[in-house]
Amino acid sequence: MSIMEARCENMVLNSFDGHKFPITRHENESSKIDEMDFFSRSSSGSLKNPLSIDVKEEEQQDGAHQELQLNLNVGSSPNTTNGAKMNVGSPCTNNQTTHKMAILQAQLEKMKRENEGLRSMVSQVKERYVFLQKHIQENIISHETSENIKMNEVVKEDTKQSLLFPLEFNNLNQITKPEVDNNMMKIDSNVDSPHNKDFKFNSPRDGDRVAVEATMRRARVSVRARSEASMISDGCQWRKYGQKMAKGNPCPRAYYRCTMAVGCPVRKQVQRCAEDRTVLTTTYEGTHNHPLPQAATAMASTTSAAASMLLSGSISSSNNLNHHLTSGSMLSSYPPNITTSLSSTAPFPTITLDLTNPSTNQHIPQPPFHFPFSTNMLPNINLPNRPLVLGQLSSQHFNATKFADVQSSEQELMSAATAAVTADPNFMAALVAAIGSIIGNDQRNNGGSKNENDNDNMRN
DNA sequence: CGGCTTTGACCGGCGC
DNA sequence: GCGCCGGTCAAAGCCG
Repeated sequence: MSIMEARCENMVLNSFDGHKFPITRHENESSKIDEMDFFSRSSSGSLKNPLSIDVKEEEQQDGAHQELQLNLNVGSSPNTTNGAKMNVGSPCTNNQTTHKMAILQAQLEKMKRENEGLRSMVSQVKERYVFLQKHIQENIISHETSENIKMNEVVKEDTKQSLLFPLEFNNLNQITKPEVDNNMMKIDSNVDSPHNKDFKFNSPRDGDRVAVEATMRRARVSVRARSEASMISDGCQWRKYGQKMAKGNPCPRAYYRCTMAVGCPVRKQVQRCAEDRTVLTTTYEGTHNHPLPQAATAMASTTSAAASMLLSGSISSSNNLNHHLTSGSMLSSYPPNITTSLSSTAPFPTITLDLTNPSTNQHIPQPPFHFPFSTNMLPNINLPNRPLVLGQLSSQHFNATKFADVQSSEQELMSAATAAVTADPNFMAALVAAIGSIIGNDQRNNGGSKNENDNDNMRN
């Protein structure tokens, strides 16, 4: 019987810096430690007792019952030997006790090292996350600038075709123009609303821009999916604010606005297809101004990316579009034959992602419709033994089939890492995006990618 | 009682 | 200028 098999119903490790690592095990599974909370901080962590272990061990040896009670209080008790206090039941010998102490200390050292490794891992991931976020923002700013330059040229050439890069799609979770709720709309003209078409920017330097944006058209992303439900579940919270009968379609069109945050500008229209009532067309407009739940990030990033590409002019063909959309979005978990189309007849630039393609139906969950990423995907991540850096992630770290082969200690680390990751929604969102990107790259690599350079750019 | 849905009215864009 | 149409508002009603 090893030390870890000792009876330790609720063992708690208190590290030197106040971390508290509760260790529990499931019933009928005495040889496993199932949960090790390496990341949660104990508010009641005492500096006087930075590390303590209470272990009771029952051992049957040569017919004699032995009970070992170890009360290890490192650096706290004057009765400690090498920082440990022991109450060992007779007839356990001193040699046996010393031996068990040594094993215990070795285990503690091992846990400490693993703890340090994990914390270093998390800190590196977070640093990388911040770096990537900054990098994305910089790219978006430069992208917008170049788009504005391009637009000025377009406006000079043909003032009638003034298509400006809409502010809504500049960045996911980024507010780029004043957002107000319905009540504020009445008193604030800085709103892009049909009733406030003459909205003004605070800076007088924006006068030219206002003139151009007066004719600005907003981009939309339309998603076609088969669903019996009245609305596909995309992870966001919506409130219906209107319903109209649209021309040429006997099915009414419903209007929803996002209610996850006050003043969120995102709206969507839901309408059944006239030709096929099982097809639900959901049209999204705008970008959320609030953190999204994990279930919503895939959809939001996809629609945002699609709209950005649509408006930036980086999409020159449907194939190119498909490639872009399957590179780093929710669609990356689908085969790359999802059909997309651009509409020039719609009142706004609209991109349609058609998930009803018969060849892809087998991959699309049947109603109620859900998008691919969910929390139960994360435990299948095989954490590497070395520090994790998002930019270095590859598919081998996420091979679910290899997961069954990992050792129990790795599973314990997995549980701890999962707990830490799921604790931070922003971190989770970034991780999900990264995983989506990786899976997409992996699928294309397996299926034969046409544009490796683009993939490299995405990774960079 | 607060939040949501329903639904008729209203507004602005656009084509004729 | 007029009518059509898409989109939104807001009062009323519903629901948990």
